Amino acid sequence: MDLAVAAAVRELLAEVGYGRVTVDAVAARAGVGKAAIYRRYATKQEMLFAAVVHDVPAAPLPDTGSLRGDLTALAHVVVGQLADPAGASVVLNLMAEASNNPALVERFTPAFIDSQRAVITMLVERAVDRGELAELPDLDLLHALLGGTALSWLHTLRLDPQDLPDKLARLACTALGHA
Amino acid sequence: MDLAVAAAVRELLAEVGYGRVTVDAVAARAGVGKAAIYRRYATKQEMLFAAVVHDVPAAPLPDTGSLRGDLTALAHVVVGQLADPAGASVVLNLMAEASNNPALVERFTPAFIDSQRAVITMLVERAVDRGELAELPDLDLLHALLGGTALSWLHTLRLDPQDLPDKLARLACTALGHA
Amino acid sequence: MDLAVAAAVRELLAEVGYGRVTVDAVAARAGVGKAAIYRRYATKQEMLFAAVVHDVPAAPLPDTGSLRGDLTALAHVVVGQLADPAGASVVLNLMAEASNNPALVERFTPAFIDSQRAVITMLVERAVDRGELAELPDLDLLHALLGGTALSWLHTLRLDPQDLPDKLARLACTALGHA
Amino acid sequence: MDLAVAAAVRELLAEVGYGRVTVDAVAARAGVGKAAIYRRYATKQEMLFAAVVHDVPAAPLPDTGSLRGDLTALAHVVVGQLADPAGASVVLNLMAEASNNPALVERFTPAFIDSQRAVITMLVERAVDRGELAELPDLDLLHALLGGTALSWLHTLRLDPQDLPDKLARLACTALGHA
DNA sequence: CATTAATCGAGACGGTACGTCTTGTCTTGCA
DNA sequence: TGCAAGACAAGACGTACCGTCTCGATTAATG
Repeated sequence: MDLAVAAAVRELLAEVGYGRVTVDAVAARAGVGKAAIYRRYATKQEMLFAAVVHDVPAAPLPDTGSLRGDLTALAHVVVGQLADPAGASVVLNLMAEASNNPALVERFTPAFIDSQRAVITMLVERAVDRGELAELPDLDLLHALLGGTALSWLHTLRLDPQDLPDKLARLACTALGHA
Repeated sequence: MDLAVAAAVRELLAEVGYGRVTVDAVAARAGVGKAAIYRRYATKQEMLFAAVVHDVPAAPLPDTGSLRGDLTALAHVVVGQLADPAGASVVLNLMAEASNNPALVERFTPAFIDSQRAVITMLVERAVDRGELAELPDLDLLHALLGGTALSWLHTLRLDPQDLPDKLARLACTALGHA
Repeated sequence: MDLAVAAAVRELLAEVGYGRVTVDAVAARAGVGKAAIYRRYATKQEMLFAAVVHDVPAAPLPDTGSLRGDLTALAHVVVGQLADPAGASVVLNLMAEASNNPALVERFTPAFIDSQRAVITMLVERAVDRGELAELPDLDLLHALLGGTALSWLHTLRLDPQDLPDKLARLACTALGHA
Repeated sequence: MDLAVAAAVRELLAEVGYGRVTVDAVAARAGVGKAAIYRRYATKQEMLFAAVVHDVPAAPLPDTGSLRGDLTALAHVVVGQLADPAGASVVLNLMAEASNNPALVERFTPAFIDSQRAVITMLVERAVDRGELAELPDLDLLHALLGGTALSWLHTLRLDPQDLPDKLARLACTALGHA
């Protein structure tokens, strides 16, 4: 049931975009009554969130052997996710709604933020082990730098995603004081 | 009358939050007919944008005498704007809506993005003139770095804005290859 | 507008029956928003009532020259209205709802009951003038007798309406003590 | 368990009125699963009908020794049943629903109509035996007259039930051509 | 100064989605 | 096995809001 709903949500997001997704349409597509949806999710937003967030733990990053390589790989993933219009739209809309609805944040954080942070932590710890970094840097700042800069580049400035991953990786390296 | 509308918008944003602002409520609060609003703004979003953005070009950045000082001053302004819940909410919601409605971008870019970019350009040009920078860096990346990292820090990670401006300025300096 | 709604209601009553009439369907059929309907009528029932009651003042009864003739004519009208399934359904449903919702009664009475009563009053007054009746009988009882007996015959006992008008007229005459 | 359901129905009818009675509420109140209710009654209406009608055959009419006396006694019973708001509401609502759903009629007729008719038949047969009536009158018309006139008096015209039984008995006597 | 034209506040309108509710069926888990 | 508890699909309800529109009344500009 939850699976049918989540699938319907993702299909509709891809087909019509965040603003046009309708609870009725989701219910119809999933072959489900609206009541069943509202029994699980208090609002449309929670439903969207749950459907989108459920399959985040996508690709574990490989160890490329260097900090620069790892950062480039990570940047590709981040940019890839945010450059996809549907995914980005959901992220942006949920951020926007979270800015008014603190309750959403509680659910956002563990599923989204923490898993991202774990990846970043692992990545810099590997660099420390390799001796590429003298000490652990400010992880929050690195986290914000990677995600925020990509977001802004793609969706505020609306620039070309083409060589953004490389720029981002170089930027992060420089910021970490790494040659 | 634009003033009454803008005032009403800002009051309502503060009172009920972005998602609860209604064109009817704005019209009633401003003592204005809805038609008058739609004569000026094509959509609710444009109205909100205009009302919130109208006084952005308020503070022209002073020349502090050093790149680091200028960046710190700029970071304080950026963080100040984004840390305000109402303003940030509007920015986030407009970004979200823009992600589904490219037409919105056309209207917002000149007023918002271009004026920000002008400030950044001026700032680095001063640094080049001073000899602090050897050449003009990637302005887009710097732009995305400053706005995006602040946005992400404050509204994705929801961390403390306290020493963010200093962190941001240091980050930008390092990224520019400046001591 | 009200006319379009009333027409749509009557069409749908005829097509699908009272229980299947939907506010959405009425709105769609009338080319009208649901809000417009709910601006006029607090509930679906009020809308149905208004649509059905609006054209009651149909046929003024002719003077046939005798009490018996007048009563027969009236009985034909009454039976004719109640034998029509759609009309009867509305009357029955509104009676049923009125039995739980006294507010409906307030609106029912003037439009429906009083106009019926006026006809009956006129009819017996003519009979008194003619000398067919010695004095004014109990009008309420005559009213209840004509409407109620027809209703019960047709919709409780579900008998043939064929010679009901004549039976009714004879019954009423006898009850009035008229040869 | 039928008793618990019937009791719950009657309580709820008294508390909230026909329109607000819910199968879920009945089940909960009766401490019974909904499935158990639908195993016995095909629809909510049948359940209501069964619960309300179950104790109708309560009072067998006594032989008062005269047609007029018998009719008065019967009229008291009829008026008593219809004057009770809850009972009347159910009768009216079931009539209304039956007018759209002929299938309901099949179920209700034997239990309701036929038992009433048996009483009336017995009553006039006694009158014939006594010599008060020369021949058997139109039983259907008498049936419709008694029930319908009472219904209309109480629930269409909404008049006082006070002396209705006497009026009804006198009316029926006159209609039967009995002094 | 008078007349026309534009603009205003007010608010009804068509449309659309929301979240709630109820019905009658189907499932689960306890006795 | 049989029942209570309650999840489920379907679909109507009444509400809220958007963006368009019609209305008089008031103002502005013009002849």
